[in-house]
Amino acid sequence: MSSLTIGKLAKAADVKVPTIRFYEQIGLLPEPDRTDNDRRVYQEATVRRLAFIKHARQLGFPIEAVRSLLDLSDHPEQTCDSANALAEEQLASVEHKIAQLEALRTELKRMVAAGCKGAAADCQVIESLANHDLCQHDHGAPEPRRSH
Amino acid sequence: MSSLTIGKLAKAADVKVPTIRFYEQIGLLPEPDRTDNDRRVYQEATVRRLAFIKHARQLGFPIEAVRSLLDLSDHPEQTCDSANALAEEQLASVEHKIAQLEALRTELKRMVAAGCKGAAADCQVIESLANHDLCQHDHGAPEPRRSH
DNA sequence: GTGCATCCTCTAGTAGCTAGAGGATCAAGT
DNA sequence: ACTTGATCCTCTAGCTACTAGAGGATGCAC
Repeated sequence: MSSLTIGKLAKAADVKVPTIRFYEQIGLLPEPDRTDNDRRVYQEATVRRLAFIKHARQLGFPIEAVRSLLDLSDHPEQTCDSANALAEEQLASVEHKIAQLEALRTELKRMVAAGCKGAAADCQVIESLANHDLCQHDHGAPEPRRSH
Repeated sequence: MSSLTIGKLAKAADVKVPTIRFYEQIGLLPEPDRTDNDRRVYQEATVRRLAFIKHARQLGFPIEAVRSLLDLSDHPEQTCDSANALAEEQLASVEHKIAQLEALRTELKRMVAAGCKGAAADCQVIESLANHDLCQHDHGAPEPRRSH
């Protein structure tokens, strides 16, 4: 039976080391055994658990949902109604976000297409921002934050 | 010339009061005059500035981009190249997010459709999370966080 | 005058990590 | 044996963009 350092585990599940410690801290991962020198020692099974978490997070499930899903995974005799509910909720959330972002895209495209050459005084981008009435569609508050 | 309390300004621009103080703190809004009792006093023009900020934020521009856009709006004699660049950048960011979310949607739909009636042991939602190989498409890390 | 709304400042909390300080220990190469 | 670099430890702070709350001082209407 092989055991892993935190670094190996991180590589095996393609997750950063501090993230593992963080998951332990919030109770998504159990506290592992330690060596004489306080280093964490993991079993192979933890790779699967961590991969499960990672996958759920990639799909956008919030941590608390992941916690519930893990709990179901740990107790397969329970009914999976809540897993279905969580998945449906997440799907609805994603579709909602897509709809919002598509409205934003429309608006941004219009701004970019109008463009302007020259002074900001005549800039349609600036003008669009100043004058919400120019918007063709409603665009509510999205989830900000750029990926860059 | 009418002047406004922070509460009136908040209502006029449909923004919460603490948000205004926050924008002042980070320098998006200038420090207003104060009454004898230290209460903020705003001019009508601030409503437009705040609406500009709100609109830009709704379109997903990060604060630092808003700062640049405001700066351009304040100095209309400058060229608006950077406004165009920011808008294009934001458009690209939005399109990127849409693409990611559509991949997630596909995956989640598959999970939900497979569903399951009964025990978590046979739940396709749980199984999908445990086994990434079941995914039909790549879905990278999205921007998580549920709206609700 | 009484009570509620609004204002003030300051601090902490939200989500989900990520980065860094400061220090100990391990593993490989010479 | 020694050195060097990688890895480990804990703890704290930072990121985004606000939001909520404590604790207290006014303002405004009846």
